[in-house]
Amino acid sequence: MTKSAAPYHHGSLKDALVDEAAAMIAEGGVDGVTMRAIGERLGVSRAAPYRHFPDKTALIVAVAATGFARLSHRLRSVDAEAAGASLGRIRRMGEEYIRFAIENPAHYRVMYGKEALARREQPELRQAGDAIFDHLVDVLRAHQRSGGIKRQDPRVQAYVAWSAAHGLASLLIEEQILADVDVDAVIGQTTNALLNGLRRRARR
Amino acid sequence: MTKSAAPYHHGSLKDALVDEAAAMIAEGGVDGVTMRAIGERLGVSRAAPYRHFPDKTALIVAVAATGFARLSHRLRSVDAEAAGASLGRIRRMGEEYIRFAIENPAHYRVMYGKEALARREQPELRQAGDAIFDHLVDVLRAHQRSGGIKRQDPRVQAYVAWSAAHGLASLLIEEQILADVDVDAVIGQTTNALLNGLRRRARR
DNA sequence: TGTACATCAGTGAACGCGCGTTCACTGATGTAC
DNA sequence: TGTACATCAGTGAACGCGCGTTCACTGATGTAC
Repeated sequence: MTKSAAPYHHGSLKDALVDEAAAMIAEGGVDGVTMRAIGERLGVSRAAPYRHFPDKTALIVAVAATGFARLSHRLRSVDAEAAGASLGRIRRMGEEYIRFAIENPAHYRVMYGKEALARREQPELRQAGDAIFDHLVDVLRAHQRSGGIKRQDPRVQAYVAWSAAHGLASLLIEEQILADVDVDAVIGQTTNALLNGLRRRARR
Repeated sequence: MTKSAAPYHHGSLKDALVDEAAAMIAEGGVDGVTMRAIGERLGVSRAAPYRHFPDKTALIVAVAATGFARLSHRLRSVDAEAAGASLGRIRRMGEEYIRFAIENPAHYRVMYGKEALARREQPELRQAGDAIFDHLVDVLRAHQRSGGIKRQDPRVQAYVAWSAAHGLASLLIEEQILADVDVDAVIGQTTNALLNGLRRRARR
């Protein structure tokens, strides 16, 4: 009863909608998000969300876009800390990607996972995804020049690395990895395997 | 006009429903499968599918179960060819898993991918998935004894290997890997990376 | 071999539900003068 | 500082659609005798 009679204007409904949509995705996937329920959960009418998003797809796109922004920010932080071309930088990128997914499962799902929209049809998201991938390719190319990893189509290497990180992120998020297993060991070894696959001296 | 006036009884509607459901999943995901459309596509009434499956979930479960049976069969074939404990056997298993996914994308999706059902709630599917995973663990355990790979919790190793294969399979199926890239190279290197992560002498 | 009957695989019309979305509206806010 | 007015964020009721599913039914098939 401390709230002073809900104000007519919410104040920051747009942001609240994106957060709530993410929470609902985490609970029941994109199908678990209904435009009716989301308004009501925020103490607002069913029609209110339409003041901020033209339709449901736009709302989900906003969740994905928020996710891409966060992931991109985190990967840039790794660059800032570990600039240069040490292999540790690649390991850090892989770990950061996986940890982002664990910490933001709903966002990850709509970005890359089981609830992902047809990204091809959402220029905003396609661009964000491409930027992250291209950055990885650039990092790998730099490491080829300055040593450490095999000279080879860096896009192939990027896909190999992405596969390992994405696969583990997906299994963790979808809870296919049993709780009694040492998750940090799996993460560490996955990034190791990923590095071993890139390393110049790895046997073929 | 060669068909002699559609017979009242379809003859093998149950199998046809499972195949058609898989085709529809490939086109538009599980949401693209409607009980109304599937009957009509097979030249049968909307209600006919209910003679063979109690509800839509049961039909999708049947698609997944068919997929598990096929994958299991393929992996057993690898065992038959490459029995014993050579590392090549593990590589072959990884490749076979990935190729199964590429060749049966709809099945893969409902087994492990973006359209997967809550497997925990479908004992039939959980058991089939567990059997495949347990087999991988057994193979890894055998390779630890007879040399070749590191002595370590084989379940951790299984998850690492599964992550790489699942990640690549997912990216390929969801068409996130661009067509102008050498897919076989990516597959080959992913399985290599996976092996390097397991191999006894790999640096840590 | 013929017949009665149980059983099974189909039909086609209808029901009811939940959802996204729209509409005419009202209350709050910001701003030009 | 007050006032008129445009604009924006909300309301609440309703619409229409597509879907899963059910129901009473009919045609085909298999089998006991």
